[in-house]
Amino acid sequence: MLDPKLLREDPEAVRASQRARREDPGLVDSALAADEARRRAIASFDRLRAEQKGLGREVAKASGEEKALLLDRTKELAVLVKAAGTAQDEAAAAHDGFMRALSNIAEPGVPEGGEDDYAVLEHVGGPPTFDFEPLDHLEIGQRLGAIDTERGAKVSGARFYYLTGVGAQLQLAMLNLAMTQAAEAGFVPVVPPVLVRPEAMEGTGFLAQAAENVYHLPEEDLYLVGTSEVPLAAFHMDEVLSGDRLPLRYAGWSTCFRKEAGSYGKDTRGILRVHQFDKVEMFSYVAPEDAAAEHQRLLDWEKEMLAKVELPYRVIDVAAGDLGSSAARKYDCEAWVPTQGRYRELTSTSNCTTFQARRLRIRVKDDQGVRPLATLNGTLATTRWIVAILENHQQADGSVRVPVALRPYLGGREVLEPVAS
RNA sequence: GGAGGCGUCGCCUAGUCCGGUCUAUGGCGCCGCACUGCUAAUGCGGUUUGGGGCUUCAACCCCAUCGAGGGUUCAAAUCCCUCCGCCUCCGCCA
Repeated sequence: MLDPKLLREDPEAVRASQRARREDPGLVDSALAADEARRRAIASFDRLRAEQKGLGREVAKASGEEKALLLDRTKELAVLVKAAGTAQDEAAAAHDGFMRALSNIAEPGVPEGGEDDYAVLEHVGGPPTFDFEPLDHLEIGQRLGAIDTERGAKVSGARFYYLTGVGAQLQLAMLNLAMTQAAEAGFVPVVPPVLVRPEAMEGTGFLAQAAENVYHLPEEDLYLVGTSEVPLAAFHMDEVLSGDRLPLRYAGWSTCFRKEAGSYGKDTRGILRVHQFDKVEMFSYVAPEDAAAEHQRLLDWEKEMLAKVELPYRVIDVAAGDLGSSAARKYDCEAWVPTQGRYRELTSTSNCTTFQARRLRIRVKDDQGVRPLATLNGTLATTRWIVAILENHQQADGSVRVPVALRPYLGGREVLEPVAS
């Protein structure tokens, strides 16, 4: 949620951001009007309530005829107070509705426009050249005995899979490498719950824009998280953190669940787009003024991890219209996928500034008082990385070279060899 | 799943049975000031969070906040209902 004060003081900045995001700038005026109405309702309620309290004290002290008289007056007043209270609640709810509909302000410099309007910031490494016809990740995975999508479909349906043998080991190795890197960088390792309450889902903003991608258990009213960002952000929900604890950094390892609604027919082959995958996610709580710098650090940690698995990739600055409602800026690292001849997202890091913290009521207490802090998140490794690793490191004989940094996590293995089927 | 107990402004705690000077008690911790050669001790003051008013800022004033939300009442920490959480016992079971 945006800061109502900021909206009041600089509505033009919010309008400009709404336009850059291709969202309705008219919301700004509705929100401002609702804010004004809310404040009027509050003032009116407070005045009546003060009067009622004053009378109440007199009633307590009085007795007999005097008391009866006072009671008559206070009964009338009670009706007015009740009405004013209702008016206040309604005005606040209306205001809240508009405030929640407003997206975060895009950081200056974010490219305007939609999905295809990203800016490429840099390329790291070049696409590999093969003196043979490269296979796609599923083909390789099947030869290695690493990926089984047929049985995944048999048991659970489309977009489910089994990782078997070296596939399972490769995933564990990669996620372990990520957790180790994060822990060395000072992140607190976390294995969070993957079923969360509506509050947590709602507070992180996933019930608004991404609702159709979220699994829900109606009987318990619990949601399966699509990323550990949700439980990591909600970890400090309703807390006031002491300033000297910041920055607070957590690295969450969790399974993630996504319905992938609206992606029918897209990326149906292999494990590029699946309903369930594992991920190591970085999450930072920092002072608002440190958010942009932390965002760069998260990006650097992602690049460090990509370098360890020796993948060619590019970094893009995601356009305003593709940010999602809580991010002020988002950088994606996209790895080269040889058989697709294009770059695919492997990591995504978002600076949510104080937007998410305001919804979750997470604040910092320091010499500047009590105020919402900034939250940021970034991917460190996911199941999808296996796609890029298998394809980029494949060799003519169908084997796959193991990146040096991963070898200690795979028992020193340098090559993954095909198995007899 | 069944039965019972509990939840108070950082921590502990009084208050809840029997609604009204509760405008929430006391202690600890913390902050400020005083005293002191320094430390300790002592004394005085302050110390939830959110919102509104006023305002250059600060100070100040007002409203809400006793796990959350509803209800009863002129009036709710206190009575009633629902929910959440914690604890104890019983049952069942990976």
